[in-house]
Amino acid sequence: MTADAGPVRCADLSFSRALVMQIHISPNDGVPIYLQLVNQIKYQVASGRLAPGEELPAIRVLAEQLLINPNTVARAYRELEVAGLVEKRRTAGTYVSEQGSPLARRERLKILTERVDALVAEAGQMDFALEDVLALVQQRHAALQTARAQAVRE
Amino acid sequence: MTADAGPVRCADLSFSRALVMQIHISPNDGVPIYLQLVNQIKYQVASGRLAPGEELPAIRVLAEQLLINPNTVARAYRELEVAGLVEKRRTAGTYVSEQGSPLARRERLKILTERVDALVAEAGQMDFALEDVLALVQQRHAALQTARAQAVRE
DNA sequence: CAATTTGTATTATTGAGTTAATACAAGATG
DNA sequence: CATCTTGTATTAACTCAATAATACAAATTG
Repeated sequence: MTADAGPVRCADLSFSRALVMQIHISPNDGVPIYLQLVNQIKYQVASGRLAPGEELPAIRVLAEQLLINPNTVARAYRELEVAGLVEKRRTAGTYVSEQGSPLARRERLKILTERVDALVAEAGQMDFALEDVLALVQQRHAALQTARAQAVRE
Repeated sequence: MTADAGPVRCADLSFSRALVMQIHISPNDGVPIYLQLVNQIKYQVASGRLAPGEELPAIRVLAEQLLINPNTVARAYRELEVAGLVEKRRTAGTYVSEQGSPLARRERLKILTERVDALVAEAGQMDFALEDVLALVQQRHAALQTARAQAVRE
Protein backbone atom coordinates (compact mmCIF):
# COMPACT_ATOMS: atom_id res chain seq x y z
CA MET A 1 0.00 0.00 0.00
CA THR A 2 2.83 2.36 0.84
CA ALA A 3 5.07 1.28 -2.02
CA ASP A 4 2.45 1.94 -4.69
CA ALA A 5 3.60 2.00 -8.30
CA GLY A 6 2.92 4.82 -10.74
CA PRO A 7 3.27 8.58 -10.47
CA VAL A 8 2.56 10.48 -7.29
CA ARG A 9 -1.18 10.57 -6.72
CA CYS A 10 -1.29 11.81 -3.19
CA ALA A 11 -2.60 15.10 -4.48
CA ASP A 12 -5.95 13.44 -5.12
CA LEU A 13 -6.41 12.74 -1.44
CA SER A 14 -5.48 16.19 -0.31
CA PHE A 15 -8.26 17.58 -2.47
CA SER A 16 -10.88 15.40 -0.82
CA ARG A 17 -14.05 17.32 0.02
CA ALA A 18 -14.20 15.65 3.42
CA LEU A 19 -12.15 17.27 6.11
CA VAL A 20 -9.27 15.61 7.93
CA MET A 21 -10.85 14.82 11.27
CA GLN A 22 -9.12 15.65 14.48
CA ILE A 23 -9.67 12.49 16.45
CA HIS A 24 -7.44 10.80 18.94
CA ILE A 25 -7.76 7.14 19.85
CA SER A 26 -6.43 5.58 23.03
CA PRO A 27 -6.15 1.87 22.22
CA ASN A 28 -6.05 0.69 25.81
CA ASP A 29 -8.35 3.15 27.45
CA GLY A 30 -10.90 0.56 28.47
CA VAL A 31 -13.38 2.39 26.28
CA PRO A 32 -13.91 0.51 22.99
CA ILE A 33 -12.44 2.21 19.95
CA TYR A 34 -15.78 2.44 18.16
CA LEU A 35 -17.25 4.20 21.21
CA GLN A 36 -14.38 6.65 21.38
CA LEU A 37 -15.15 7.49 17.77
CA VAL A 38 -18.88 7.85 18.43
CA ASN A 39 -18.34 10.07 21.44
CA GLN A 40 -15.79 12.34 19.84
CA ILE A 41 -17.82 12.79 16.65
CA LYS A 42 -20.96 13.37 18.71
CA TYR A 43 -19.19 16.02 20.68
CA GLN A 44 -17.81 17.67 17.56
CA VAL A 45 -21.32 17.87 16.15
CA ALA A 46 -22.71 19.17 19.41
CA SER A 47 -20.02 21.81 19.67
CA GLY A 48 -20.43 22.99 16.10
CA ARG A 49 -17.02 21.83 14.96
CA LEU A 50 -18.77 19.58 12.49
CA ALA A 51 -21.45 21.50 10.65
CA PRO A 52 -24.67 19.97 9.28
CA GLY A 53 -24.24 18.83 5.71
CA GLU A 54 -20.51 18.39 6.10
CA GLU A 55 -19.01 15.21 4.73
CA LEU A 56 -17.19 12.83 7.02
CA PRO A 57 -14.08 10.99 5.86
CA ALA A 58 -14.73 7.72 4.05
CA ILE A 59 -14.61 4.70 6.31
CA ARG A 60 -11.36 3.41 4.85
CA VAL A 61 -9.71 6.81 4.90
CA LEU A 62 -10.42 7.41 8.56
CA ALA A 63 -9.43 3.84 9.39
CA GLU A 64 -6.08 4.32 7.70
CA GLN A 65 -5.52 7.67 9.37
CA LEU A 66 -6.20 6.19 12.81
CA LEU A 67 -4.46 2.88 12.08
CA ILE A 68 -7.54 0.85 12.95
CA ASN A 69 -9.75 -1.59 11.11
CA PRO A 70 -12.33 -0.18 8.68
CA ASN A 71 -15.00 -2.29 10.34
CA THR A 72 -14.46 -0.38 13.54
CA VAL A 73 -15.08 2.93 11.80
CA ALA A 74 -18.06 1.38 10.01
CA ARG A 75 -19.55 0.41 13.31
CA ALA A 76 -19.11 3.89 14.72
CA TYR A 77 -20.73 5.43 11.64
CA ARG A 78 -23.61 2.97 11.88
CA GLU A 79 -24.27 3.90 15.49
CA LEU A 80 -24.14 7.56 14.61
CA GLU A 81 -26.62 6.92 11.83
CA VAL A 82 -29.01 5.13 14.18
CA ALA A 83 -28.65 8.01 16.62
CA GLY A 84 -29.62 10.31 13.77
CA LEU A 85 -26.45 12.37 13.78
CA VAL A 86 -25.26 11.38 10.33
CA GLU A 87 -26.77 10.17 7.09
CA LYS A 88 -25.23 7.77 4.64
CA ARG A 89 -25.71 8.10 0.90
CA ARG A 90 -24.88 4.64 -0.30
CA THR A 91 -21.84 5.21 -2.45
CA ALA A 92 -21.50 8.93 -1.98
CA GLY A 93 -20.24 9.06 1.57
CA THR A 94 -21.42 9.97 5.05
CA TYR A 95 -22.74 13.40 5.99
CA VAL A 96 -23.68 15.23 9.16
CA SER A 97 -27.47 15.38 9.41
CA GLU A 98 -29.25 18.66 8.93
CA GLN A 99 -31.41 18.23 11.99
CA GLY A 100 -30.05 17.21 15.35
CA SER A 101 -32.15 14.24 16.25
CA PRO A 102 -35.03 12.92 14.16
CA LEU A 103 -36.40 10.74 16.92
CA ALA A 104 -39.91 11.49 18.01
CA ARG A 105 -40.15 13.64 21.10
CA ARG A 106 -41.90 10.84 22.96
CA GLU A 107 -38.98 8.50 22.33
CA ARG A 108 -36.41 11.09 23.26
CA LEU A 109 -38.27 11.93 26.42
CA LYS A 110 -38.35 8.30 27.40
CA ILE A 111 -34.61 7.98 27.03
CA LEU A 112 -33.96 11.22 28.88
CA THR A 113 -36.27 10.17 31.70
CA GLU A 114 -34.23 7.02 32.22
CA ARG A 115 -31.06 9.08 32.47
CA VAL A 116 -32.67 11.51 34.87
CA ASP A 117 -34.01 8.72 37.05
CA ALA A 118 -30.56 7.23 37.35
CA LEU A 119 -29.08 10.62 38.16
CA VAL A 120 -31.67 11.47 40.77
CA ALA A 121 -31.35 8.08 42.43
CA GLU A 122 -27.59 8.33 42.57
CA ALA A 123 -27.69 11.88 43.88
CA GLY A 124 -30.01 10.68 46.61
CA GLN A 125 -27.61 7.87 47.42
CA MET A 126 -24.89 10.43 47.82
CA ASP A 127 -27.05 12.51 50.09
CA PHE A 128 -27.41 15.47 47.78
CA ALA A 129 -30.54 17.59 47.94
CA LEU A 130 -32.73 18.29 44.95
CA GLU A 131 -31.51 21.88 44.97
CA ASP A 132 -27.90 20.75 44.66
CA VAL A 133 -28.73 18.71 41.60
CA LEU A 134 -30.72 21.48 39.96
CA ALA A 135 -27.95 23.98 40.58
CA LEU A 136 -25.35 21.63 39.16
CA VAL A 137 -27.41 21.00 36.03
CA GLN A 138 -27.72 24.74 35.41
CA GLN A 139 -24.05 25.28 36.07
CA ARG A 140 -22.83 22.54 33.76
CA HIS A 141 -25.28 23.54 31.06
CA ALA A 142 -23.81 27.02 31.10
CA ALA A 143 -20.32 25.57 30.92
CA LEU A 144 -21.23 23.53 27.86
CA GLN A 145 -22.77 26.57 26.16
CA THR A 146 -19.57 28.50 26.73
CA ALA A 147 -17.49 25.71 25.24
CA ARG A 148 -19.79 25.64 22.24
CA ALA A 149 -19.59 29.33 21.58
CA GLN A 150 -15.82 29.17 21.70
CA ALA A 151 -15.68 26.27 19.25
CA VAL A 152 -17.86 28.11 16.74
CA ARG A 153 -15.73 31.21 16.98
CA GLU A 154 -12.60 29.28 16.04
CA MET B 1 -27.20 -30.75 51.57
CA THR B 2 -30.90 -31.43 51.38
CA ALA B 3 -30.69 -34.99 52.70
CA ASP B 4 -28.78 -34.01 55.81
CA ALA B 5 -28.57 -36.62 58.57
CA GLY B 6 -29.52 -36.04 62.19
CA PRO B 7 -32.51 -34.41 63.81
CA VAL B 8 -34.35 -31.52 62.24
CA ARG B 9 -32.25 -28.39 62.66
CA CYS B 10 -34.00 -26.13 60.23
CA ALA B 11 -35.38 -24.21 63.17
CA ASP B 12 -31.95 -22.68 63.70
CA LEU B 13 -32.10 -20.94 60.36
CA SER B 14 -35.58 -19.61 60.80
CA PHE B 15 -34.47 -17.88 63.97
CA SER B 16 -31.67 -16.06 62.17
CA ARG B 17 -31.38 -12.43 63.24
CA ALA B 18 -30.90 -11.35 59.66
CA LEU B 19 -34.06 -10.81 57.67
CA VAL B 20 -35.06 -12.79 54.62
CA MET B 21 -34.33 -10.36 51.87
CA GLN B 22 -36.81 -9.66 49.15
CA ILE B 23 -34.61 -9.73 46.09
CA HIS B 24 -35.37 -10.89 42.63
CA ILE B 25 -32.69 -11.89 40.15
CA SER B 26 -33.13 -12.00 36.38
CA PRO B 27 -30.36 -14.29 35.16
CA ASN B 28 -30.43 -13.10 31.56
CA ASP B 29 -31.25 -9.46 32.01
CA GLY B 30 -28.00 -8.27 30.54
CA VAL B 31 -27.26 -6.74 33.92
CA PRO B 32 -24.73 -8.85 35.84
CA ILE B 33 -26.15 -10.67 38.85
CA TYR B 34 -23.78 -8.99 41.28
CA LEU B 35 -24.90 -5.60 39.98
CA GLN B 36 -28.55 -6.48 40.33
CA LEU B 37 -27.81 -7.31 43.93
CA VAL B 38 -25.89 -4.10 44.51
CA ASN B 39 -28.61 -1.98 42.96
CA GLN B 40 -31.49 -3.63 44.76
CA ILE B 41 -29.77 -3.49 48.13
CA LYS B 42 -28.75 0.10 47.50
CA TYR B 43 -32.31 0.95 46.69
CA GLN B 44 -33.62 -0.83 49.75
CA VAL B 45 -31.25 1.14 51.93
CA ALA B 46 -32.15 4.38 50.20
CA SER B 47 -35.85 3.71 50.58
CA GLY B 48 -35.58 2.78 54.25
CA ARG B 49 -36.56 -0.82 53.76
CA LEU B 50 -33.18 -1.74 55.14
CA ALA B 51 -32.48 0.21 58.31
CA PRO B 52 -28.99 1.23 59.49
CA GLY B 53 -27.52 -1.36 61.83
CA GLU B 54 -29.63 -4.13 60.36
CA GLU B 55 -27.87 -7.37 59.56
CA LEU B 56 -27.82 -8.68 56.02
CA PRO B 57 -28.13 -12.40 55.30
CA ALA B 58 -24.87 -14.31 55.38
CA ILE B 59 -23.27 -14.68 51.98
CA ARG B 60 -24.00 -18.39 51.73
CA VAL B 61 -27.56 -18.01 52.95
CA LEU B 62 -28.45 -15.40 50.37
CA ALA B 63 -26.65 -17.38 47.68
CA GLU B 64 -28.68 -20.46 48.48
CA GLN B 65 -31.91 -18.50 48.57
CA LEU B 66 -31.25 -16.98 45.16
CA LEU B 67 -29.71 -20.14 43.71
CA ILE B 68 -26.49 -18.38 42.78
CA ASN B 69 -22.85 -18.81 43.68
CA PRO B 70 -21.67 -17.44 47.04
CA ASN B 71 -18.85 -15.62 45.27
CA THR B 72 -21.38 -13.54 43.41
CA VAL B 73 -23.00 -12.42 46.65
CA ALA B 74 -19.57 -11.84 48.15
CA ARG B 75 -18.72 -9.54 45.28
CA ALA B 76 -21.91 -7.58 45.71
CA TYR B 77 -21.27 -7.20 49.44
CA ARG B 78 -17.71 -6.09 48.76
CA GLU B 79 -18.88 -3.38 46.36
CA LEU B 80 -21.46 -2.24 48.85
CA GLU B 81 -18.73 -2.06 51.48
CA VAL B 82 -16.50 0.02 49.24
CA ALA B 83 -19.46 2.29 48.53
CA GLY B 84 -19.85 2.64 52.26
CA LEU B 85 -23.36 1.26 52.47
CA VAL B 86 -22.52 -1.78 54.56
CA GLU B 87 -19.88 -2.82 57.05
CA LYS B 88 -18.44 -6.27 57.53
CA ARG B 89 -17.48 -7.59 60.92
CA ARG B 90 -15.12 -10.39 60.04
CA THR B 91 -16.93 -13.43 61.35
CA ALA B 92 -20.01 -11.74 62.69
CA GLY B 93 -21.77 -10.85 59.49
CA THR B 94 -22.56 -7.85 57.33
CA TYR B 95 -24.52 -4.83 58.56
CA VAL B 96 -26.05 -1.74 57.03
CA SER B 97 -23.87 1.26 57.84
CA GLU B 98 -25.10 3.88 60.25
CA GLN B 99 -24.26 6.73 57.92
CA GLY B 100 -25.31 6.79 54.30
CA SER B 101 -22.19 7.64 52.40
CA PRO B 102 -18.89 8.34 54.08
CA LEU B 103 -17.28 9.81 50.97
CA ALA B 104 -16.09 13.38 51.27
CA ARG B 105 -18.38 15.93 49.72
CA ARG B 106 -15.69 16.92 47.27
CA GLU B 107 -15.43 13.37 45.98
CA ARG B 108 -19.17 12.93 45.74
CA LEU B 109 -19.52 16.23 43.92
CA LYS B 110 -16.91 15.18 41.41
CA ILE B 111 -18.78 11.98 40.63
CA LEU B 112 -22.10 13.75 40.41
CA THR B 113 -20.66 16.41 38.12
CA GLU B 114 -19.55 13.73 35.68
CA ARG B 115 -23.08 12.33 35.63
CA VAL B 116 -24.61 15.74 35.16
CA ASP B 117 -22.22 16.58 32.34
CA ALA B 118 -23.19 13.42 30.50
CA LEU B 119 -26.87 14.15 31.04
CA VAL B 120 -26.66 17.74 29.89
CA ALA B 121 -24.66 16.80 26.81
CA GLU B 122 -27.11 14.08 25.87
CA ALA B 123 -30.12 16.30 26.47
CA GLY B 124 -28.55 18.88 24.18
CA GLN B 125 -28.01 16.20 21.54
CA MET B 126 -31.68 15.38 21.77
CA ASP B 127 -32.57 19.03 21.36
CA PHE B 128 -34.05 19.49 24.81
CA ALA B 129 -33.88 22.88 26.46
CA LEU B 130 -32.35 23.47 29.87
CA GLU B 131 -35.83 24.11 31.25
CA ASP B 132 -37.01 20.69 30.06
CA VAL B 133 -34.17 18.99 31.88
CA LEU B 134 -34.71 20.96 35.07
CA ALA B 135 -38.42 20.22 35.04
CA LEU B 136 -37.78 16.55 34.48
CA VAL B 137 -35.30 16.38 37.33
CA GLN B 138 -37.83 17.92 39.71
CA GLN B 139 -40.58 15.67 38.47
CA ARG B 140 -38.61 12.45 38.81
CA HIS B 141 -37.27 13.49 42.17
CA ALA B 142 -40.82 13.89 43.41
CA ALA B 143 -41.71 10.48 42.00
CA LEU B 144 -38.83 8.86 43.85
CA GLN B 145 -39.84 10.54 47.10
CA THR B 146 -43.35 9.19 46.71
CA ALA B 147 -42.06 5.69 46.09
CA ARG B 148 -39.89 5.99 49.18
CA ALA B 149 -42.69 7.11 51.42
CA GLN B 150 -44.79 4.21 50.28
CA ALA B 151 -42.05 1.70 50.98
CA VAL B 152 -41.58 2.96 54.53
CA ARG B 153 -45.31 2.76 55.21
CA GLU B 154 -45.39 -0.90 54.26
C1' DC C 1 -10.22 -26.58 72.25
C1' DA C 2 -13.09 -28.60 68.60
C1' DA C 3 -16.85 -27.28 65.85
C1' DT C 4 -19.40 -24.03 63.51
C1' DT C 5 -20.12 -19.83 61.12
C1' DT C 6 -18.42 -15.90 59.16
C1' DG C 7 -15.96 -13.63 55.16
C1' DT C 8 -11.60 -14.34 51.91
C1' DA C 9 -8.63 -15.92 48.24
C1' DT C 10 -7.33 -18.52 44.10
C1' DT C 11 -8.18 -20.51 39.96
C1' DA C 12 -10.90 -22.12 35.91
C1' DT C 13 -14.77 -21.76 32.77
C1' DT C 14 -17.87 -19.47 30.15
C1' DG C 15 -19.92 -16.03 27.44
C1' DA C 16 -20.56 -11.54 25.47
C1' DG C 17 -18.56 -7.83 23.24
C1' DT C 18 -14.84 -5.97 20.35
C1' DT C 19 -11.89 -6.04 16.62
C1' DA C 20 -9.97 -7.90 12.44
C1' DA C 21 -9.70 -10.41 7.82
C1' DT C 22 -11.94 -10.85 3.83
C1' DA C 23 -15.28 -10.86 0.31
C1' DC C 24 -19.47 -8.51 -1.50
C1' DA C 25 -22.95 -4.97 -3.50
C1' DA C 26 -24.07 -0.74 -5.50
C1' DG C 27 -23.75 3.70 -7.40
C1' DA C 28 -20.65 7.34 -9.53
C1' DT C 29 -17.52 8.53 -13.21
C1' DG C 30 -14.51 8.90 -17.11
C1' DC D 1 -19.16 -0.29 -19.78
C1' DA D 2 -14.98 -0.87 -17.05
C1' DT D 3 -13.25 1.05 -13.03
C1' DC D 4 -13.14 3.28 -8.84
C1' DT D 5 -15.04 4.50 -4.54
C1' DT D 6 -18.53 4.11 -1.41
C1' DG D 7 -20.79 1.37 2.40
C1' DT D 8 -22.19 -3.74 3.69
C1' DA D 9 -22.02 -8.49 5.25
C1' DT D 10 -19.95 -12.68 7.13
C1' DT D 11 -16.95 -15.01 9.77
C1' DA D 12 -13.14 -15.78 12.99
C1' DA D 13 -10.05 -14.59 16.64
C1' DC D 14 -9.25 -12.39 20.74
C1' DT D 15 -10.06 -10.08 25.14
C1' DC D 16 -12.05 -9.48 29.37
C1' DA D 17 -15.73 -9.37 32.72
C1' DA D 18 -18.82 -12.46 35.21
C1' DT D 19 -19.59 -16.55 37.47
C1' DA D 20 -18.53 -20.90 39.60
C1' DA D 21 -15.74 -24.54 42.10
C1' DT D 22 -12.96 -25.08 45.70
C1' DA D 23 -9.94 -24.42 49.49
C1' DC D 24 -8.55 -21.13 53.15
C1' DA D 25 -8.48 -17.92 57.43
C1' DA D 26 -10.41 -16.10 61.47
C1' DA D 27 -13.45 -15.44 65.25
C1' DT D 28 -17.18 -16.96 68.03
C1' DT D 29 -19.33 -20.51 70.94
C1' DG D 30 -20.57 -24.45 73.63
